[in-house]
Amino acid sequence: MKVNDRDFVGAMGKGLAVIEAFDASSQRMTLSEVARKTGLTRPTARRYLLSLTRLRYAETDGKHFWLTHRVLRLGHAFLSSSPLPKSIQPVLDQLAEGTKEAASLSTMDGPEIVFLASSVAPRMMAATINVGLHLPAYCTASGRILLASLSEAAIERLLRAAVSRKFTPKTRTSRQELLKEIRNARRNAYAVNDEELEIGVRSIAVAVAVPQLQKNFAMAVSVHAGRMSVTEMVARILPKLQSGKRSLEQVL
Amino acid sequence: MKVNDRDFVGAMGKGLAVIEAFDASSQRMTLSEVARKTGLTRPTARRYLLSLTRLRYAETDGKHFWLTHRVLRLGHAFLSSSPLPKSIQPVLDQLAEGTKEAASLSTMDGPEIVFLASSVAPRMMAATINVGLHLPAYCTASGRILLASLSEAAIERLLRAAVSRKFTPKTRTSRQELLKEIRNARRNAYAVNDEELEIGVRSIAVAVAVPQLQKNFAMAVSVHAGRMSVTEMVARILPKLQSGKRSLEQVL
DNA sequence: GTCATTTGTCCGCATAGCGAACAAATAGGG
DNA sequence: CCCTATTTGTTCGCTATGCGGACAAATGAC
Repeated sequence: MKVNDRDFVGAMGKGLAVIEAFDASSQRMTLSEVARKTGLTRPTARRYLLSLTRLRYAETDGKHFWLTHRVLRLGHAFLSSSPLPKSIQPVLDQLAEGTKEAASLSTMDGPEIVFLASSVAPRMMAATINVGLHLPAYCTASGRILLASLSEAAIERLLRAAVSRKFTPKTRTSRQELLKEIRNARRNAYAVNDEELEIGVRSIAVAVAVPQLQKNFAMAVSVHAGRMSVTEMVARILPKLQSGKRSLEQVL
Repeated sequence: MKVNDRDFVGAMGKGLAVIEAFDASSQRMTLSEVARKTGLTRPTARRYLLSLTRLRYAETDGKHFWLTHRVLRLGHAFLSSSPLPKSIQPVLDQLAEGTKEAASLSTMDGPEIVFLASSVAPRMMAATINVGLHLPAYCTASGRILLASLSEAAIERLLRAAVSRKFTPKTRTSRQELLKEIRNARRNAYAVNDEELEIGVRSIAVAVAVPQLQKNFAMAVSVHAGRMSVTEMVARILPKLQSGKRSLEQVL
């Protein structure tokens, strides 16, 4: 496959950036807001917004623009074309059912993790883990167990790439502390997150290697902090995660 | 807002079409396959695939291309920017828990329905309803209750637009039968689907109007056919759907 | 009401990306 | 196994596309 510099369509990246500009804090935006958020010029942002609107991926009232459910077709294209999310679902469901908590599968995407699948036991007032959600790796259990599988150099690079935001008073942000957490994770073969992302939520994660995809995944359970301590979480959840991991590696 | 024909970026539609070309039956494709499936010329398909690869939305082994989890960012942009999926989730969870079956929310997209949110009670070997999944309206309970809210002319048009495929021996496909089902749905304020999409799955749906969005939605529960008859489904599930509908309309 | 600032639109020009044409790879037939 | 037919992948000249500077309209400040 010979790839030439002329074989790139710049428009694609711009259009996708415009879609990604929308999030919980920017549900409806004027073209100027989109331009600012994406770094595009105003005329450019305008053209892309109008194009998305024409294609029914967005709607407008003449002033503000917002995404439509048609955008879901895109995510669905991945979910239905990728074998992993499908085979993992029963395992996560069982895990969620067995623990009465929220189970998820995620993987590394730059310095962040992405959720590929999740299952919540309906009893919890679920801190809904949305498929496609990106979170910083450094302050999540899943992120730490994924980082633990990388070389020291790669870890350094990714920790530096992420701005270490203090989401809660308990968030670890110093390079020292984070490296220690990651080394612990590597030694124990599990990682934890104790209310570092959100007060009231603790998580525990193990790694799942998928040789066919040459990629690592993290399987995690998030628990309501009021329901168990970190020690209890390790004692009660970890064995279930490990057996889930075994049944998953069986399937794959 | 003045919209000029020059304000459209053709590249956007092509790029998005390339992403949407991937699905369960086409997980990995050569550029020629993508060209055929999208109707683009081969050089064009190539440029878009290479661009997507460069942007990390796709990967390639030099011959085949496939999507990466990065495209989930797009769907997530909608899910996190749209208030509806978030406020509906607890209602669906409660419905799934109360019935021990699968609950979903969907809306009309052309002659199809799209799932915006879902919740499965982990006990069922869930016919996983993926968010973003599109199904023909004519052979789903949700689709029929949504069609029922339209004018006769609009219904005619949408039924004609959809190719009436016989998914199972029980699938209703004639215009006559379908119109009858839809009129029944309108009169009863609920619609059913009795193994017409998949043997072993029955569903029941009610409509939820959201005036702020000027749009109708369908809330449905799908049950394992072995667990209840259509009559039982109406008797046992419909009241729960109706109360879910009330609590949803409260929230909105 | 006037001016300053921000937001939205137009249009001439450069170039990005189109596809006809060519080349390489694969399949089929004797 | 070689030769041919067909399919798949790549190049490159030309032109339509889409860029952004410049202008206009709207909003806000005083």
